[in-house]
Amino acid sequence: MATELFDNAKRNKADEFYTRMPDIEKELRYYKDYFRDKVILCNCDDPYESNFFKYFSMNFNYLGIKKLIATCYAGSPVAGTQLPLFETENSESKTNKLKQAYKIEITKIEDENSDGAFNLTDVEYLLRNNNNIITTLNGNGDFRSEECVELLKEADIVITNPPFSLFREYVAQLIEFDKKFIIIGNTNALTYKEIFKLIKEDKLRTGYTNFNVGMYFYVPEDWDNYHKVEDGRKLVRVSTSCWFTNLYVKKHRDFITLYKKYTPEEFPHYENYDAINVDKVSEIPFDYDGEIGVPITFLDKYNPDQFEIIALGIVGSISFSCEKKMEILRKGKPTGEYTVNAKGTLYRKYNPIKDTKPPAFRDIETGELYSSMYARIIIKRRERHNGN
DNA sequence: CCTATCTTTTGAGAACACAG
DNA sequence: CTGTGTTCTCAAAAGATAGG
Repeated sequence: MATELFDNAKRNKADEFYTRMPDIEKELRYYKDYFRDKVILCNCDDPYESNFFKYFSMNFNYLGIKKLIATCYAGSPVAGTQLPLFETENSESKTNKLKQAYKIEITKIEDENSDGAFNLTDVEYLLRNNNNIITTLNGNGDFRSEECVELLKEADIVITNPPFSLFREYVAQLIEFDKKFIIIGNTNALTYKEIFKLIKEDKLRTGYTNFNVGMYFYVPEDWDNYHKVEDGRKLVRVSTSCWFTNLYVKKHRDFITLYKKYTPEEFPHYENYDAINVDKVSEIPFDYDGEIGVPITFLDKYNPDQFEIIALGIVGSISFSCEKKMEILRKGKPTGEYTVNAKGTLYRKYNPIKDTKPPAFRDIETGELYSSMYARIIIKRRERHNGN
């Protein structure tokens, strides 16, 4: 059973990350107009810990939200918050686990405690004093469970930080039910076949927050490899985290300014595929009409009207035209290991003057040295538009 | 159908380079 | 030096293939 993945013992510890409020505010402010009269679902989250829930409950009236639904799975870590309504498995431990999955449904929220102001205490008041706002779920709160799918069907837009380890499945479900979404994922996910396909078809794009800003996330108390502490809580920097959405994002309608002129010297062809190599997105030549290999960071600036995405520059996505037997080098030194397709990557001739890294392969017959390229996106410039 | 062996894919990351 | 943004490692795990 797939749901077994969500059982305590089997769940990936790394799925217990919480997003910081500044990161949420920074991204979501661009979609404000979209939230009006919408049903918003924040799943895979503990509402008592989640800043997503806090953001939408606090801004419920300001944004004009129709309904806010949040779900929390059993086994969710409860870092420091006092839970008024649900007991945890072990009250002695610093990292409590929630025993019972539940959901919260808010359709109206006002100055609940009549103190003249609207803030988080009103949200808490509402939760404490209305037993129909919080209700227990029958199952463990897994986003794939029947009752959670019912909640998904009701939603207009899903906003959360899903478990990275289940990212593929999570996105597949959102697509299956044709939902709008704004979620956090790993930039490595861009190279997943299924995710890349969605980007290529312009059904998915990166969000407003710039790529690779290195978001910090709260981790459980007993987490060892943390990078800094803020307000007594451990944080981990994930340098490859970014927002994914299928909503309109302005930067993907802006044209990338191109200023470089193509020269064969500066933009060498790959040995195993008919495309030129470009190391920086800003250096894509404006006058080259063939296929171009660019770094993955391109996808954060990609405008479908300016470029066409051909494929991922890795084995399985394109066919390599050259299969030399080469020795694999490690830090430029022989290893005695061989490969015929450069471990499935694009490669070009080693340039002893410009390259700062040692070569990765050596042709066993000719002795020619080659550098392998980090995952590239193969693109092609579209026909020039008037005035472009 | 199972096991041994070879091949491909993966990363809630790691390691840089660079600006200030 | 630190903070920030970009490029890239490598070994484990999963998948594919071959042989009995």
